[in-house]
Amino acid sequence: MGLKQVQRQTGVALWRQIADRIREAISSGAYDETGMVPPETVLALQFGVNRHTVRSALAALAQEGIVRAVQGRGTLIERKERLNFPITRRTRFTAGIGDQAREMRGLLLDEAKEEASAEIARWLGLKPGEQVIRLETLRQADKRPVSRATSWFPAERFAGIGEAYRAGESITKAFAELGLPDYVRATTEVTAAHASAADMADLELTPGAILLIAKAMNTDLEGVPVQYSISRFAADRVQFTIEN
Amino acid sequence: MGLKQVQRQTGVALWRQIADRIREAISSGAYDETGMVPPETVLALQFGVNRHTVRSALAALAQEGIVRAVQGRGTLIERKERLNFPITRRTRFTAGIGDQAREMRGLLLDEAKEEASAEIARWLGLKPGEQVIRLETLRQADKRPVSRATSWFPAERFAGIGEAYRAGESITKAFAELGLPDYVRATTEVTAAHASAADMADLELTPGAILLIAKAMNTDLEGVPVQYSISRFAADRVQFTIEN
DNA sequence: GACCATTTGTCCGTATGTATG
DNA sequence: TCATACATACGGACAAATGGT
Repeated sequence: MGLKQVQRQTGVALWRQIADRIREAISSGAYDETGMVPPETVLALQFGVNRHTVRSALAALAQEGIVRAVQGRGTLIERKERLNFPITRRTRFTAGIGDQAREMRGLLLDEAKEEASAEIARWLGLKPGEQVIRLETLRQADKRPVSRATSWFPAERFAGIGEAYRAGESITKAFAELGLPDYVRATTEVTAAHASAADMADLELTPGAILLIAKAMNTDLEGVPVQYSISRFAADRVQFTIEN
Repeated sequence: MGLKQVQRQTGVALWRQIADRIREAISSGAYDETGMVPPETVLALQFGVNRHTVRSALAALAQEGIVRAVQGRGTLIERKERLNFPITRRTRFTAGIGDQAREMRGLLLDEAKEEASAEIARWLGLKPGEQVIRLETLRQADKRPVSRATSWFPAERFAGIGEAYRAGESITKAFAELGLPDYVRATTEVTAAHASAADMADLELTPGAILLIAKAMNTDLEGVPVQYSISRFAADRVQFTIEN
């Protein structure tokens, strides 16, 4: 253990590689016994780098609010949660969290009526060019940003969904408000990618950060598509679970 | 579009950020019309950097075999596939690929008999310390590495599974060989993270590359756990699909 | 209080990598 | 290819804070 875990001259600074590994180790529970990160000198030895380089990594993690350094004592772990999102036929953002967070919120960032692109039309079972409503939303757990989603809805059937979402702060409540009491998740596609500059800002991420991307289609109980969405989750804050 | 897509002084070199974005643009089909990447000067303008910096990014992509620069013509796209893996109750690596690739192979890198850790024992329904067999495998599609997996099996029930896997090049065939004709996927946990140095080497990735990680548990038809595995997929080569 | 080992914080200088023009 | 500016990484030395004896 602890040999050549990081690589040089690859376009990714050593301190960033080390920060990513320590963040992973924290969220995987590697330091649960002490609640602290090992001393800088120990980490430097483990990663085969200078202590200064480790300090840069820890400074970045402190900036993210994950650790807090205390002179004379060590570097304490402040946060280590990773929210679990079950992906099932009844997937709901808020309910899925359950008791993992106290306060769940969905904020409406933007709303627009537009013509469906070929891809959106295909997913919603519309003809390209038909009107759809697009919602840009930000979801938070205990005031911490968790995901940025772009959702499309058939405009005719769900007129006013933006206002309903803003009021209820959830898709489920907005649907209910518009006369759709229940819906189901039909398909989900999962990929991963680097965060765009815009998503980095909204999700309070740093460059090099990873997104888990879920492209999802929901239907009503008759199987008619009601929503297509592309959700970008901060990968170090969540995991998906699929139960078969 | 095209403004401030990359950030400075973040521990990730601009040329690497740009290489990552172009790689994703290619695999998402953004340049399908021409089959080429835009000219270096155009990219430099789009990303707001010097042409030298774009050249560094394209050189890295050429090194990966994704693009090929031709003097006087431009930079041609050599490869852009993204394999789809359905995650269902009957998830199988080889069959899941279907017609997306011609040749599917599973290579056995290492085999070991060891005592189950607390986590492995929990997943396999064993007592910690009971014997398990661990297989390290590399899966390829058309000779291109797709995923690195670490799998654990109850040692008593599946003695000799390493040899069976080496011969059949698939878990399904190895199970059949050992008298288990059928099995089902019980749960799958999906996360994303940066690649370790070892996975980078096996999957022919570059630093900063992203892994889609699937922790999966398979059972026999009676619901008895037969396999727990942690598979790391090159995120820019695959996507997962969940059908509900 | 004094003393100690441990750990983080700060400063110096130097070499190399990254990015621009 | 050259020159320039800044970020990254290293090595060493010492200061400051903490928790113990």
